[in-house]
Amino acid sequence: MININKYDLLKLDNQLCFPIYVASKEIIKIYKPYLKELNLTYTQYIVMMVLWEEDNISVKDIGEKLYLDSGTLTPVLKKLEKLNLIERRRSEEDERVLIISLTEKGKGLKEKASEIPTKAFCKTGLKEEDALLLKDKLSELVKNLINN
Amino acid sequence: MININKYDLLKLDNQLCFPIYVASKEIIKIYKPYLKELNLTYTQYIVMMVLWEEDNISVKDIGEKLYLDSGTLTPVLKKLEKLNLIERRRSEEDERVLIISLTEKGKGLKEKASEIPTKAFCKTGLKEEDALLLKDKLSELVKNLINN
DNA sequence: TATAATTAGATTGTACACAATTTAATTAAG
DNA sequence: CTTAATTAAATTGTGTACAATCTAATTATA
Repeated sequence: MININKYDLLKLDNQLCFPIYVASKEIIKIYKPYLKELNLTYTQYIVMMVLWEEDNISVKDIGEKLYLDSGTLTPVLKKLEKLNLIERRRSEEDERVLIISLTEKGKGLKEKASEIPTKAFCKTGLKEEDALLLKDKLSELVKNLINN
Repeated sequence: MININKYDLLKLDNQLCFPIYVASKEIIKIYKPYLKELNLTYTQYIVMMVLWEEDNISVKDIGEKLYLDSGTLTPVLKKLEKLNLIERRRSEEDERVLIISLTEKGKGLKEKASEIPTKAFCKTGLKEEDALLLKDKLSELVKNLINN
């Protein structure tokens, strides 16, 4: 495609970042009604997903998996603790490390949550192959973005 | 691919939403150093992009283009006003409507901003065709998500 | 034409997201 | 062994995002 003038690339329609940004916000909205049934926000949900996969994990490790820092995680984890879904205790080997573990209530929530991915995916209106393509391309993009 | 158990879909690696969410945050980080030179945040930048394409536009119209509501836009626009990049005045035909227009300073910023898209795109490490594919698939996804 | 309904923004409250700084604990180096 | 450097979380401050509500203006309707 030929570029008419130097300002064309500034148009919203020619951006890659903007549709990613919008898609992120709008797909998270799809989750909201389902997450509301679990009394979780999306951020709280992905923290719980990490813990359902690997319990007794440090804040640092959660942050590395979710690309979030302690400034975001600390209040989210305190909220989840208040909801009795997790417990926070210092590691005995290294007092700097905070270990997060699921309570029985937190473990129990996994059952109800297991229905969410399918329900949410249906709402996207995507064919499975398109979703896989998108997922792979975006994961590749993230990898590029992280390595600067 | 065969699904081993009902919890597999809950794994972070099997999500579509999560890589979109991460990609959104990480690609916006790519813009940060460039936007910092203009003293703009990403949200302020996309508002300016709208105005560079169409000046003298209402808050409602900006919101429809950016998928943002007044709760988000009002403080952003007040900030841009304080930076002397835009002016806010009520429409004379309809006092409910707030018309946003660029100041000379705001118009002038377009020149410097015009270099950002290319610089940012280089950082993604994507081939142009992959970027176009991603953009189209994501725009389609957004369309699906909006129509519920 | 008076009242109801709608509309555009503003406001309030909650929850991230992240840069920058701080604190406490641990490890490394001289 | 002592000091310096590093590390893990927490804290602080700024800036979104958005639901819910409010206010004022406009339009529709009985």
